[in-house]
Amino acid sequence: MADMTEDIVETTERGSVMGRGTGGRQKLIEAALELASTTRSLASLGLREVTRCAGLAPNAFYRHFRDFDDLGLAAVDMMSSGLRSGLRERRLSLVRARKGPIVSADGAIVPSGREAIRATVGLVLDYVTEHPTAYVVGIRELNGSSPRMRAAVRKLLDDFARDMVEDIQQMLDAPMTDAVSMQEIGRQIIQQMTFFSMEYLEQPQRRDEIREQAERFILRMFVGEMALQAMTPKKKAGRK
Amino acid sequence: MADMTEDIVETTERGSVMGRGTGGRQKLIEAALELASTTRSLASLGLREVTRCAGLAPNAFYRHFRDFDDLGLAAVDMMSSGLRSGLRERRLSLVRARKGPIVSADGAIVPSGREAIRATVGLVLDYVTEHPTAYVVGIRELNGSSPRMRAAVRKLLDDFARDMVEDIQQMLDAPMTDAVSMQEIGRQIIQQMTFFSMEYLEQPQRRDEIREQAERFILRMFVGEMALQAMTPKKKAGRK
DNA sequence: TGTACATCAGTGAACGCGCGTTCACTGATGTAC
DNA sequence: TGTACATCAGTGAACGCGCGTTCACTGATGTAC
Repeated sequence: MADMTEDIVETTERGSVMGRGTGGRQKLIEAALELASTTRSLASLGLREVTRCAGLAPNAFYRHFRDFDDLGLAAVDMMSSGLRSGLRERRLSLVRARKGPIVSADGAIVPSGREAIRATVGLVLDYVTEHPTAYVVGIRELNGSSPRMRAAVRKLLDDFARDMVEDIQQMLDAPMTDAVSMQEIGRQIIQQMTFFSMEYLEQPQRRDEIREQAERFILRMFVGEMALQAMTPKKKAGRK
Repeated sequence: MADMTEDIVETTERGSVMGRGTGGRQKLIEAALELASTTRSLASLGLREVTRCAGLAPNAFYRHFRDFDDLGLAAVDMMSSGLRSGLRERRLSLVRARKGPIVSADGAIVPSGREAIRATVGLVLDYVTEHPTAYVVGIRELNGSSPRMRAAVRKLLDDFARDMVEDIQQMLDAPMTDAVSMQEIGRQIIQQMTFFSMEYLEQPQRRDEIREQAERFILRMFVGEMALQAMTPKKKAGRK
């Protein structure tokens, strides 16, 4: 682990066009994520512990961050831009590939709709397994001790949800339901995905089962919303 | 806060049939929950910090626990019996009060079914607000650092789900869907309730809205499952 | 092009403090005879 | 019923250690003239 960290760091330093400037900051964030994901929560890390893992003198910490909250927020910022655009990019290829309803007018599931859900779930879970450190720390801090941190992670999840809903809307010929409900459903799907993601990372032998559960969950949400719309059409006009 | 803790402790000591035996242990668990809920995760607490809050000498800790994991598990045990039976008890009065379908044969929501969901959600959220400390710590440790702790909290949530499903089945004339799916839905509802609960505690001014969101979520899950059953009846026989 | 200066990431030494843990002890309660 | 002993929660003093933080310093890079 220590070796790996040093390797990454050296690459970053040589590869970077800028001077030695951002090396230390990057190193500290990576060290903190590394330690937090394998050992504990960000709040329980020690300053000396992190700087040691990053290969710096203890007081170097103060060159880059005022305190640990500061480092945490910087880490979320880093994740935010990386994860969000990464996920979006992959999903765009999905959107381009297909266009059509998930559930037809009479309430039946269109096979290609089911396929789209399957592909989306796979995409998210694959992305999670490629960036386990960031995910684990993020999910942990979601209910963690620092209010600023929680707010930042929640905002990130909400952004994910917004992205997802936007992409779904583009895939559909006609809107499935009103915008407010769609946003609500999107948030709930993303929230549930945090549970699926953790299970997926922790129990590799159950991965197929978890994938299927996630797919069923999303299907249930969409079909349920459509059915609710069908039986109480007034509600749609009522809210908004 | 300190007063409250002392009050509880004194009551326990006087009320208990046993000698002074369990007083200290109880005090330590309560102090740890108190500190963890307002300040940080259990893992980041200090031994001296907890004993100080409990009004004991630092070394008294070792009389009751080997380490912090030990204390954490004991705390979950305590919550487990208390919360589970408390919730169950309240829900039983609901079950007794009504019996009937939530969604009728043609897929429409029975008004009294909607009312049952509303009552259940209210009951859970009320219970959460009455025991915020235990809930916050539990939810925090759900994705926390200690694997044993995570397992214990997850088991607790699964027990909640099992209880809930059992109660729902009793309220229904006929099973809504097969037992496996019902269990899956139950778990997902409980998981989603952790999010609703945290929001409910943190944002008192949005409580009505959160309540309604939770109700809609559950309704969507149930209606969605019924609709899925209706369009692919083979699935029911296929799984199990 | 060279020179002087500012900036900035990083260092080593030192500080006082609170930490987890140990030890031998106390005093109350429970138990055997 | 009394006596001797075991158990057990809790204490005070002491330990060595690692912690967060400060200080004055270095040496490389960027910038102005």
